[in-house]
Amino acid sequence: MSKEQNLEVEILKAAEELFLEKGFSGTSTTDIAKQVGCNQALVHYYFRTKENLFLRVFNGKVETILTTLQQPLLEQNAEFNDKLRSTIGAYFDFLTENSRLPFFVINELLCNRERLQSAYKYFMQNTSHNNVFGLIDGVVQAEVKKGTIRPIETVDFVLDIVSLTVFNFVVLPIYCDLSGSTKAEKTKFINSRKEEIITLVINGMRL
Amino acid sequence: MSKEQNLEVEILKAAEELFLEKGFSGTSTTDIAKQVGCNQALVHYYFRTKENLFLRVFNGKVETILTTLQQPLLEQNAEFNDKLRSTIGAYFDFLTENSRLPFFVINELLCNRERLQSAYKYFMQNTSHNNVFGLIDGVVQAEVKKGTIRPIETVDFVLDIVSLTVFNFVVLPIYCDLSGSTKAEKTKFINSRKEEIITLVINGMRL
DNA sequence: GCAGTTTTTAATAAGTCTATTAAATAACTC
DNA sequence: GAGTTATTTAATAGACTTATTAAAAACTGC
Repeated sequence: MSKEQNLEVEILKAAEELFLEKGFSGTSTTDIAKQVGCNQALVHYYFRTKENLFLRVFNGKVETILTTLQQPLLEQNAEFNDKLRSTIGAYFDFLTENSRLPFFVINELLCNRERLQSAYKYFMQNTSHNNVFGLIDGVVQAEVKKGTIRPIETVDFVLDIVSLTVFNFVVLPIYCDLSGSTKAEKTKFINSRKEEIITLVINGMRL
Repeated sequence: MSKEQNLEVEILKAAEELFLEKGFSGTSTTDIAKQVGCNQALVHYYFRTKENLFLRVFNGKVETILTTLQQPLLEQNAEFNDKLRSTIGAYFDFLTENSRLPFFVINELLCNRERLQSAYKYFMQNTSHNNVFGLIDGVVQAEVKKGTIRPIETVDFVLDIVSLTVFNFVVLPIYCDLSGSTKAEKTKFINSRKEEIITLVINGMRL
């Protein structure tokens, strides 16, 4: 055991790291124990099943995503274009710190339909996320009515931005591994993509 | 054995289907044999290892993607906006038929770094794809020079379009499973996304 | 029909995986 | 310090994995 912290927390963190990297079926409880430096049985002692442990990680991550999605668009009352600019900036910052996250979540949802259903139920019960979409919808349609941006469905608006931001971080590790980019080059690439996306979206939303 | 075709081909097809659905580590040679309705040893008889079989599927799929990527943008000499429109349309058509494909490829590249390297080497040797990017670059920068579109790096141009198109199909199965959409609603959603993306890109490329 | 080849089968080795067990150790409680 | 509880360990059951084997079955051309 590396640090004399709570072992349960250490296992959870190791699981988080490995699940994000290799996915559910690519990670074994033995791997997790090895990463922590403890006996494999302890993983089951604390979480009973691999599935339990996974769901703890998974649900937490979905929660993080949903929270991050709505926050920046709602928290300010600047001009819409500036709001847009800082929203995309915030998504980029979040994804820079959590680049594997969206891919991980989508992957596990796609590979396991029961998981998809159970995750859905879990979040329908959790009232705090019921209105994520409703809130964003209010902000966007207000702008449409004002004539600041062209008429657009809120679903499209969200999907456009999420597509453009998320996809970079999916491709990034592949691109970097192949080109052998330094961390500086990586940052440069991300920043240049951020500027491009802001331009594209602001331009593309004009009447 | 379902059909009296070549069993080798049947195994390859079953493998393709299962690998695309469940990924490499989520699919066993037993699963593949069960799908075909043959003995598990036959999978190894024809392909020796699971990895061999996987690479056959995988490399074929990457090849398909690269070919599809360049084709529509090069094949016509219409006005650029129309070219763009039909390029995005072609990507949508391809993805409608192969919705799991990009996700599958990215997933396997991310989960297995050696695979990433070997796939790269494989395509550097295959000269027919060396110039995919160069060709697109020619077309796009010619338009920039003509002043038809705003100045933009070709990488950004490609990434913008690929992000916007691919991401829909990643989200689509999740969205449909949850909302219980009919096939008609699915098609409607896809078509509406196509129109939105065309609008966004054409708008967003203006000077 | 028979020798030779290819295809298919069942059996199995050797390994991994999850999960449980009972025993050992450590940590608290009084 | 004895008793109780919590944590950690090694051992292992049982199921599944990939891959190989030797034998059986199905095709060859003659």
